[in-house]
Amino acid sequence: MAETDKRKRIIRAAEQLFHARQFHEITLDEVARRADVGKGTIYLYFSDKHDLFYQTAMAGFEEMCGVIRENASRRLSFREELARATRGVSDFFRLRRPIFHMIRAELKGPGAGVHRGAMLQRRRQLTQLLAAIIGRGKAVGEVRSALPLLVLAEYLLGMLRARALEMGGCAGPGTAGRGKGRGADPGVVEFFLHGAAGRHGATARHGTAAGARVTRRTRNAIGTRKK
Amino acid sequence: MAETDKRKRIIRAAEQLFHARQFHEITLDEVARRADVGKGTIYLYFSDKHDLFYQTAMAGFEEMCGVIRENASRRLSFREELARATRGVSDFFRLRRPIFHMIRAELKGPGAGVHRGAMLQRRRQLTQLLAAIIGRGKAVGEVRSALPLLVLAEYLLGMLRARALEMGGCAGPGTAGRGKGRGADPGVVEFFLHGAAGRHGATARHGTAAGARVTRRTRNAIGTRKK
Amino acid sequence: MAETDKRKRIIRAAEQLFHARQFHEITLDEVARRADVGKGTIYLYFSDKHDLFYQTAMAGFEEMCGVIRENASRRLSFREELARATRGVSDFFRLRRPIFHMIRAELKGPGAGVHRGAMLQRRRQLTQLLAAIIGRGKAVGEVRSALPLLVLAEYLLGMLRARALEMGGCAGPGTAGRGKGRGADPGVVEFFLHGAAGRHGATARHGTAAGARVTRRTRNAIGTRKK
Amino acid sequence: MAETDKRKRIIRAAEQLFHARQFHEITLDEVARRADVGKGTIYLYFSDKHDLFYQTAMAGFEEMCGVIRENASRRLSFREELARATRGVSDFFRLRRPIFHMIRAELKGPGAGVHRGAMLQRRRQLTQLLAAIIGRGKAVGEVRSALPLLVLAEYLLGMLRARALEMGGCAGPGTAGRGKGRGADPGVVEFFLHGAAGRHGATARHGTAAGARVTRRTRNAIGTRKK
DNA sequence: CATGAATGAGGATTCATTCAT
DNA sequence: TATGAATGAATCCTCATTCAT
Repeated sequence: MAETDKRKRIIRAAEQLFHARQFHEITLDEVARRADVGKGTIYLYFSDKHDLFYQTAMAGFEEMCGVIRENASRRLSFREELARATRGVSDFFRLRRPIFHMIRAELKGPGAGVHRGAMLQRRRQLTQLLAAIIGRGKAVGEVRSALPLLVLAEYLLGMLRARALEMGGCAGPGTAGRGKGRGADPGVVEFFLHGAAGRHGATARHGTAAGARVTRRTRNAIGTRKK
Repeated sequence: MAETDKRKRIIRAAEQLFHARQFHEITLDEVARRADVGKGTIYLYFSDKHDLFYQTAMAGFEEMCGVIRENASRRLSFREELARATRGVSDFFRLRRPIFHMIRAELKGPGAGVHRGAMLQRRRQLTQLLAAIIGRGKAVGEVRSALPLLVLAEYLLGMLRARALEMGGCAGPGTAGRGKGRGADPGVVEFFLHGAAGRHGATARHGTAAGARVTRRTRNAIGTRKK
Repeated sequence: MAETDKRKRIIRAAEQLFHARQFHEITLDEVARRADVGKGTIYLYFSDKHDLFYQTAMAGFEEMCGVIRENASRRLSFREELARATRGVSDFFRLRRPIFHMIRAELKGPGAGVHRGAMLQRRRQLTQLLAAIIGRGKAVGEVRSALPLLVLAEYLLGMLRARALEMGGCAGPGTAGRGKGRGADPGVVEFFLHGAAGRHGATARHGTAAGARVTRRTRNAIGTRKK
Repeated sequence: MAETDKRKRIIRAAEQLFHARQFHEITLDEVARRADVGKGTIYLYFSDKHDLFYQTAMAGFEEMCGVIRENASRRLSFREELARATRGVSDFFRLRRPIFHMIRAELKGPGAGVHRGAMLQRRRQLTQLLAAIIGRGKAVGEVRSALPLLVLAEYLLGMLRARALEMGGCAGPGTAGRGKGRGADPGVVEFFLHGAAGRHGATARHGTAAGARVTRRTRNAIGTRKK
């Protein structure tokens, strides 16, 4: 227990520090100080500075995938499942943003050679989790795009990433969605499903009516298209 | 001019090196060597290592915005303009990927304090360029989403980023689009406009027919929806 | 006894590790692991890392001196006693080589300050043991050099050291001597007694005949000498 | 020049420090301080701490071999050449003792992997230089031992090493030899040639008579031997 | 007695930056 | 202007030593 305790303290410290600075700008002295452990202690649990950040990233990532999987096990409607997964990812992007910077950074440097594979695999894991959900949407006819599921999943992730990181988590009016409030709003899901040509957003409600209207207008729009 | 030449050589070297490694993993020795310039020379044109990479990022960014603006000046249809902007951004993401990593990195570190403002402003510039294009789409009725234009622009950027960086520029089947092949495929634009619920992608061709089919199917799909 | 057992295990481990690496390149972790003892246990028997290696060296040294003394107590001919001592030292140099490196190292570093005196004394002990044997040779007329006995002893040690350490224990042809084979060959003794000008070595056998032949040839050689 | 100057200052500093302490006990900070250069400067001329000490050792070694070779080129009598080589080696062992400790140390650790080969080769070079001289002695009949030349050379080196290092350069009475006084005395050469059974040392004269007497006595001695 | 987790002083090494030429 | 040798602050990592169990 004591060991695990220190290990966790170190990981938490690393993650916290990663909020404000980058891998190379963080010293292990700082990590040790913030974790309130001796400098050498870090090397009892991690082989390396890289290893520390790698494991920190992995831990967070795994946690996020866990959240999504958890929801997948319950029998929810496609929409609901997609919304929850979306919210889960979004929360992670926002609250544990450093982890994703770590992952991105880790995938670059050559020092990541050892970890690179594992990291890519994890990322693919996430994509596949989302792809599976979208696949269900296809099965029930709510997703009709002929694009590969993985591509759709990547697009969704890209949007979530944009929402959480570029926009600082505020998607403008209409974000608040409904009750829960803390996570991703339905806007993303709606947009993901019906695109910019669909009518949704500030006034977004989901439901058959809205969906229907979207498509009708869409047809018109296409009709108007020149080239 | 000889000076400007060296300056450019240095910037190019920095950008190239940034392809494979991160800011802190690149030494000015390397930059100087690759630029075929004395190490001290760097300090004649840049006040700092940070400054060098900041200016490098800015130069690339500016170039990209230029491409988009250029197309904006010609009178093109909304679709065409969106497609071109999309392609421009996509090419940049792919071919000059390092620049975007640089920007992201630069926005983090504390050393960026001075530049931070300028960078954020540039980024906003890009978003606004895209937002303007999307705004035109709204004007002509092809965009109906109630989401703020800037949000839509961010979503689009997020998707492009995902396509270029996560998927290595290959969006899977359907990517090949038409002849040119090198840039963004219509898939993104189509997806951006009609979402996952629309039918497009692998079999996507643009033109009225394809569009019509998309919407028809979509309506059916909506009809089948349970909740 | 259990304690003494651990003490010995630790010493043995230290000696073994010293075969391949140097004092500073050996960690107490390794020693503990190899001795199958807890790291802290080392500090129950030794005050220090230096102390551990000092005591290890001493133990080996003492052992070697013991071998020589043992032979000294029996009444043997000068030649035989010299041969045995020589073999004893040689075996030690070869089989327990690390000990001698330890001693040498120990005599240098400043940390050895405390032990230095004791070590020098031990070394002198060995030299004196050999000097005593050589002294007997002088008494029986087999040694005629006017050089001090201690100097002769040092020369002999130097040669043995060279043989064991520099030449990896193989003195080239003539080494095989007789049956036992493992220890010092007569070559050294012969060389020690008659020098390079004497005929011995490859064809050396001990016994009167060989000896006689050696000297006969030697005489001739001297006759031929120019200057 | 300036470069070479710094390089030499660093090497000299390293060698000096090596007089009193061992490789691992010397910090590069010290070396830099004593050489009066910046710490980083060391890395301009040496790739490594190991490399620094390796090159330092090599430089000294090479210098010594140079001295011996120099004498070899002049046409000297065997005796004289042997005496000079002996003196050269002896001086080096005494005055630049650290170098030999460095070499020995270097030949042990696994870090020497790269240098090990080169060092062994150098050592062999020295041995062969001496072996060549002894070979000349054989040619002129002054050396009759059937031991391989390299073995004889090693023995000689062993004795010189013993004299210089163990005995602190004082071989007791008779050391002063002749005029020059500073280097090795003829005692070693005499002993090397005629062994302990020969009459030499304090009263050593070399010449036919002494040599002859030695061998005669030797024969007697052998006759007296028991076993 | 025995242990090994925890510690932090200490050292090799890197690299942005300066400055004499 | 242009250069690159020189510098030393800064950082990762090791390992002897301690001490709570």
